[in-house]
Amino acid sequence: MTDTKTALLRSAERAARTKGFDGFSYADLAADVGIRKASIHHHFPAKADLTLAVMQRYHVAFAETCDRIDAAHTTGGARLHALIAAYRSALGNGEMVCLCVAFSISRDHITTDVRAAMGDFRQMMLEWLTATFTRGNGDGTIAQVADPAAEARAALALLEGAQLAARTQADPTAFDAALALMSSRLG
Amino acid sequence: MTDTKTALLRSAERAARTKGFDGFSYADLAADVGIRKASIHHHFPAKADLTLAVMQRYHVAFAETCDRIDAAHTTGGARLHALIAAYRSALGNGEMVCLCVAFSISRDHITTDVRAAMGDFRQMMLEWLTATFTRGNGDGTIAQVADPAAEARAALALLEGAQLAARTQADPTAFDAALALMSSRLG
DNA sequence: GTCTATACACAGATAGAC
DNA sequence: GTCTATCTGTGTATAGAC
Repeated sequence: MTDTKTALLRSAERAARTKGFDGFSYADLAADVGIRKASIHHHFPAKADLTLAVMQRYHVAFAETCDRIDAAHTTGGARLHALIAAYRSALGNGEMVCLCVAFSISRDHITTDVRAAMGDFRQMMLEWLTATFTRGNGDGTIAQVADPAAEARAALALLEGAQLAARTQADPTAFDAALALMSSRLG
Repeated sequence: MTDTKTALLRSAERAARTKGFDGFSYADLAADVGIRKASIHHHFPAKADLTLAVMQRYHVAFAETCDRIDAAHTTGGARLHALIAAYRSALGNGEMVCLCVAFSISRDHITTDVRAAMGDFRQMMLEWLTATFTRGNGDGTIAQVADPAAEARAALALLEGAQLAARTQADPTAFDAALALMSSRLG
């Protein structure tokens, strides 16, 4: 993979998370990366190819983030706290959201491949969250866990909704405000 | 307001909530309503005018929904349950989201007026939710309420995030799954 | 109030030179 | 691998007839 290809993926991810799938063009990427837009087609023949590659790269990167969290923290509470921090830092200054959130709005304009990749990503997150709530319930570091799978579904919706709130208000502290109750349950 | 204008507003709202602000065009509306796209400019000179009108109409309609809920239910728990049902039914078959959610992704492409209207809408919802959690805490119909304002912020994020989940999976029951924990707190 | 016709910008994409 | 040049479709918006 050449530097140009990586630069394109990075630029496309940022653009998608800032402006949505429909909100960025090859012209934007070309200006950002410093090549002509025709050259992008050499690396990604169609925008659908680029979009799928961005999603896959994002999935791998986030899986690594989860692995790093698991390696760095042992209790469920500490792991969940670290995940919340990861979503928080992904906000930037309140202008970005998770790739899944950005794509779900443009759902009808993206290909089946990308939709499937979005489903895979969410499934991975739900499984990680379920395991983390189960662990936090066992070690007593997450309060009031009755149903870990239900907690996981609610937590993912809360994390994504909090990102939306921060973006809508262009204020990352709106994320913190939405997560305050959840955070207060972590020991 | 003529029938055509109302039809345009209705069509535009549905399109925005289904495909996002960047995802529908005057051509789409024209085909849906049954006039030519040039005729739309007679009612809404620019797309920004149409978008603002859709947002304002939505705000008024949702405020009326909240009023109807307050008139029909006395306890905090029953009112919150009714609001959850309202968000649930707004999903359609999993293809639509709340207008705020749909617009927040396209935030950089919409005008200042519309952004301000989005902020007004969210503020109204937060105030209604805070009052409802306060009431539910007082009458004992919502369990474990420590901070009504914090509950309101978390609940709004959860509702919006649950809509995203349902849309991503094209399955309205994903909304129910994300709200299950919250619903179990209502007496 | 709606139409046809059109202007203008920009989208994604391709051909072919270098 | 990148470029210039170009194609085709579509977007918003306008002019002027009916």
